[in-house]
Amino acid sequence: MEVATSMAQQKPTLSADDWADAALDAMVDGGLDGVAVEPLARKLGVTKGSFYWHFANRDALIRASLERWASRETEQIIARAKGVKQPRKRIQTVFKAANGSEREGHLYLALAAASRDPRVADFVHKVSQRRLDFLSECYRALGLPTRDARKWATFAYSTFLGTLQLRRDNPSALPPGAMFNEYLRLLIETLIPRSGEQPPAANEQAA
Amino acid sequence: MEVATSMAQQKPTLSADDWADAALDAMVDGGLDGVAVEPLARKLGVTKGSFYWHFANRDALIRASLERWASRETEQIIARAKGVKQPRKRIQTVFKAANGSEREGHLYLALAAASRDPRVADFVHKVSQRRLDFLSECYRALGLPTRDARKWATFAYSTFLGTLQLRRDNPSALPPGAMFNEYLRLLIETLIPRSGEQPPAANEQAA
DNA sequence: GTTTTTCCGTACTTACCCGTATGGAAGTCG
DNA sequence: CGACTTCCATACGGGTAAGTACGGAAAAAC
Repeated sequence: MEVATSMAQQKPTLSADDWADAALDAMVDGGLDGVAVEPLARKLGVTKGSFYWHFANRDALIRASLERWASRETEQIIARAKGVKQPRKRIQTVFKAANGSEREGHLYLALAAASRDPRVADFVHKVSQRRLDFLSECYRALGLPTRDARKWATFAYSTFLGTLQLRRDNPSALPPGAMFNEYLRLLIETLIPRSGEQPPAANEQAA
Repeated sequence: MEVATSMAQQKPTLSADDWADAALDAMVDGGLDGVAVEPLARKLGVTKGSFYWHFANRDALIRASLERWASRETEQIIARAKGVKQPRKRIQTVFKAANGSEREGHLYLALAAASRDPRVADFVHKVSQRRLDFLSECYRALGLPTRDARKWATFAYSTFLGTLQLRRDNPSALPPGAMFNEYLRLLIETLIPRSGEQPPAANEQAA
């Protein structure tokens, strides 16, 4: 049934994935160092004995968690890509969706912060590369030459990352409530260049 | 004379500031958890005995380091502000300078990642707020109304933060070598709106 | 029903770090 | 020269987490 997640959910037995998810939760507000076997066991309502049956050691848990994270993160992008045909709308969708999931954002930032660890670095690099490639493709579909598409994608992605960070470290700096959407519109308007149209309020895309 | 920094610099005696600087170094590639008394002592070529003479405990060291960091970081902005009169040039200067100091950027990211700690949170918030205020002022000097100036400042600062992160986590994604300046120009052109001129290749906005 | 297999608890060892206690060397001042 | 301050080393106790060894209960397999 997979009732799933967080509190002592009195499951009959735990699976390796349960441990991996718990580890990812721990990363959100403890970074990589936050992933400790004994505290996780306490949070799951068991002891270390359970853990060392599912995993060889802490390193294996970390790798499994990262694997799980990376695959989930890439699937998400593909899922969104299929939805929207218009490249302009597609970019907008990505942006708004990216600003929606609070937890995923925090998790990404936590992992990125642990990038000094070579294990983490590989996965973070892979995910961010995947996202950038996807964005580049969107911009290319918009009619930009490959070179420019890459630049705009990098630009947009950087802004996205920065907004994420500001949201975490200084939420009061972002426009509150309803004004945030207005702010988002400014970002979108600015980050999606027009090839040579009229900028009244509508949008169209070149082939 | 302050020959200073890094390796076992055979100084006659250590000062509290030496410990604070070492702590900041440790934060760059270990986060807040990287600040441990005994490892720091080893790196400085002494023992804990030294540390606990200069500081009451680890917490005092962390606070002192953060204090040192925050003051240095705000001074930097003020120093740059005085240099350039033209608001447009001023923003450009800030951007280029901000992309110059590798270590400071990594340090900021490391501290921001530790923002869950209330001690760190206060300082990070203060520094980022200070920067945003400064940027807002620049945009206001550019002729934008306060409200729009804040939005653009937030936008620009987000992009800056994101670029910083990309630089750390996925350097290959950023345009290499000479092309990076070209990329920076795109950022600057886009992030500094023109009140009513002819944009060379892009966009305009309503008041 | 008994034997595995699954899953977890308990106990122990090792290792690292914080904090304290205490003493000692080198300079300073009378 | 002797007392006193400055700065650091050494030694110890306490805490927490990584692994390991082993044992046990409960379900699954036979």
